[in-house]
Amino acid sequence: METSSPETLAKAYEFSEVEKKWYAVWQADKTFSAKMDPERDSFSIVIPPPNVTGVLHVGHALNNTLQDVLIRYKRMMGCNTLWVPGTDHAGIATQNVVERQLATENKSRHDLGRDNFIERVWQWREEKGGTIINQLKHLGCSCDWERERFTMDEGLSKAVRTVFVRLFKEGLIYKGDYIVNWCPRCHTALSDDEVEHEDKKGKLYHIRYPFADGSGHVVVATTRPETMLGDTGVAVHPDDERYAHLKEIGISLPLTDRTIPVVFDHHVKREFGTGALKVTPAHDRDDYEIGLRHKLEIMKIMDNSGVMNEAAGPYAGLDRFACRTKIVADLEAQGFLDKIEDYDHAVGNCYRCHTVVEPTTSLQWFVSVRPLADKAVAAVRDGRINIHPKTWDNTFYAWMDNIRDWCISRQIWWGHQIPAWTCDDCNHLMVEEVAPTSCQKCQSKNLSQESDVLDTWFSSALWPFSTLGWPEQTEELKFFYPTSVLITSFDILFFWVARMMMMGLHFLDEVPFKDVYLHALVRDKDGKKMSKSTGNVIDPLVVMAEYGTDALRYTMTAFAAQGRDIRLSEERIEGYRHFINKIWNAARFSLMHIDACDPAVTKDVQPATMALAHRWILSRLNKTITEVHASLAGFRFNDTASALYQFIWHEFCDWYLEWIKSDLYGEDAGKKAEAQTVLFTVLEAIVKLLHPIAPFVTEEIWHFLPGHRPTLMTESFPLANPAWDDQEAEESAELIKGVIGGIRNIRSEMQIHPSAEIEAFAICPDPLKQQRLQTHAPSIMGLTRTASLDVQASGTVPQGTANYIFEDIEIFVPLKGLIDVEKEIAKLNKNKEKLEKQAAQTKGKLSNEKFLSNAPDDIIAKENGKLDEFTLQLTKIDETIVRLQELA
RNA sequence: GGGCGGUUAGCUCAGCUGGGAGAGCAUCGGCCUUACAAGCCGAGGGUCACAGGUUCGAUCCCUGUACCGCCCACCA
Repeated sequence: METSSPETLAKAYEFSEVEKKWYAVWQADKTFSAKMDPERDSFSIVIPPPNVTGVLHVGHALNNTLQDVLIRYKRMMGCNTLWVPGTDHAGIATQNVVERQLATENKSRHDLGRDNFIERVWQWREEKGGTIINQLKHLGCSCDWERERFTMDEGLSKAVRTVFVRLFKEGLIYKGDYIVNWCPRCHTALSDDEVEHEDKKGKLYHIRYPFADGSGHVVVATTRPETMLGDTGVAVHPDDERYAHLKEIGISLPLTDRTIPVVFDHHVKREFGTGALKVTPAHDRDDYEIGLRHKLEIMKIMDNSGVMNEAAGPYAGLDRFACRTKIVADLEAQGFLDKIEDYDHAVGNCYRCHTVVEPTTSLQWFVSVRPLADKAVAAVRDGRINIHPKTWDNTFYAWMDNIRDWCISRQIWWGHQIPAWTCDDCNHLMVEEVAPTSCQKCQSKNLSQESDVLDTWFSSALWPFSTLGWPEQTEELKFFYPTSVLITSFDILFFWVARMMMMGLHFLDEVPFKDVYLHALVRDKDGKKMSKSTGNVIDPLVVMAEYGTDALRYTMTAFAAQGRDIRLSEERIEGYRHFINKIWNAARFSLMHIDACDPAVTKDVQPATMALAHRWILSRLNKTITEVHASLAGFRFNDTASALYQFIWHEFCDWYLEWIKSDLYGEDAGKKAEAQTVLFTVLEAIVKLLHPIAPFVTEEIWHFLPGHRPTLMTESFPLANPAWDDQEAEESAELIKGVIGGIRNIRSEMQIHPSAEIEAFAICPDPLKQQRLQTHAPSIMGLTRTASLDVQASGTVPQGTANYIFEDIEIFVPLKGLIDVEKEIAKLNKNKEKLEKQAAQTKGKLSNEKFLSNAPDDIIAKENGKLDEFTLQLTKIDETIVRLQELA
């Protein structure tokens, strides 16, 4: 198919068509499909399933790029790789979307009824649920799409039921009337971590509660005065002498005809306010617990929508906030209001709709998490699971220590309906995987299933094994579980990651993943969270369209430094687009010269006999390969990206390609063949090394390489070859690059036109260096447009030259015209100042006895070398200054 | 109230286990040198937040301070 000749490489990389073309080919050829070859290692990742309602945002882009980098790398390393894709049914979010859709038709879900509504959600999912999956494909993700799962699909639902029933029978799931976080808008309970606390400016109301015998009053403070209607007690500290006498008297609750008791509880802080606390067990978590301890009545005063109920007496029917206003007015009017203060405090909001959450008692299902959490903690402690970066360990432990039972029931329709049935006749509760047909106790056929559904996180907690077929003992499960690594954002460490650990350890007796890599949150360039309302969102889809997918992926990888938020800026993305284009052009140039190159020959590169440029680039390539492996193993993605960037642009392009041009364009067939061979070898290695980060441009280039096979995706990833390490070549190359830098500097400073030919001289006292320079003089001349280069061990500097000092080598270029003596002297003086400073510093160290006796020998030798060099350079500078002054 | 992270060039950030401060962008000067002007060559720019301590030696380790950010928490 690739009959194209190298000449057909366009002048600039056109990503759009290339991306479409190769993704389609990869999919058609099933190169993403997992294979279970027992001879090879497995490497598996389960995707953090995006919400089915989701649209790809920059966080997804980061998360999935990193996963794809690892998957592609491991695939090329010969592993059986599996990346399981899928989406989450996202209970509340999805229900909201469909309800909004219904609202446009002036309908509510109640108009449809439960079954029809759920039908409607599935229909929505059918039509719109594939959006984010297609966007992941656009991003180049090499997921095994044949194994795409959905948390509500049949297999996963079965896993959910199995887990629920087993936990129930083990006594780890229970149903009870407890205080929960209630969203009055979503009409559902929320788990603790679905509540977001936000600091708000509020008021602290101080209310006088009269003693029942009329002998006085106590002042209590509250931020929610309407809850006083549900007060069933006042609590004070047991050791608080101020209130000891109230034990027998009681409190007459304002605006009501009730008398409530005073209880004594250690929870009360004596120093806060007056040391008296109003207790509303039905609408406050602490109060609830105080109430339990003292057997106080639980009096609910609001309904599920946050509207006051009959228990609120005359206030019934008022919204909770309207009621607050009225209560305050009434208290004021009747003289019960002591004072109102401004008060900043945290208010809990529903994480979905941001409605203020109302703590309230309600009949809910809970998981006893303590025994499960202990297993997860143990796995992290003993290293069966490694969290990266490690700094999260402590946060993880702290959270797990304080974990409370997990409220798993939600009063919505979209989700896994709880597999529990109650007998309408005898009230017997049955929890079963398969719906029972009659009551196990009284044989009645009148059974009602629990109407609540499970928290979405309940099903995603099973994701690493439910997607592999559990509870069936599938081949996949045996082969790919535990998965290799989980890559996700730290903000769902507790929502999701911890719960996967608990469930995996409990049900499979094995960790769900060996490594957890937590990446940062992507923020805007000012460090603000991206949000649609502030308009600071960088849309990855727009970025891909404008800069190309590879540029986006490279940016994400380069930014993925551990332990820090990412501030994304468009300028950086643009920079990486330039890099992708640079690669393209380097390949374009290379392919103009290596089309005749026989790949069979190039497999066995023997650098030992080759010219310096080749030995040098191969040695540098080797170091780069080593760093790529090491950094990926340590999840240092940014280091991988920068090592490749540095090598490709600043070593391969800037130096190597320029260096070998003379051979490629020259007459010497031997030299030319050698250059072609190495150029091919390095270019091939580069496209392979880059492929995990930038899959599209590399695949495209690959297909222009001689002898290429069908896809780069399954080529073997480069390994370091110790035979290519060449210290001598690296030293020589550094020397030559330094001298070239010197000559170029003179050219630039003296404003010699780049095309003008010059002559150059060098005085180099070190015999080894001198020999190297003489050997490689042609290279230096070629790269600096110098007609001649004369290297001497010593000698006098002719008049009328500009000079430059590199290490112990003095380089000078005779100038035809006059040089600007003043300018030259100024430049030298500046240089001299710097050197003197450095020399003084080094001298100081070397005259310090303690340094000499304590520092390791190699450091001392290094300092001595430095001092020699500084001294020599200073001498030369002084000589030059004198010479210039004579000239003036 | 606890816990965590940050403070390095004008901007955005690297800097792994302590041994002469780096990148990208931006800036200045010179180049359309037949891979690339999305480029090439050269240059300038930093008391590594502050104060102590450990060490022969600290951007790096320890203590404290100041700002900035995040997370957790039942002071009504």
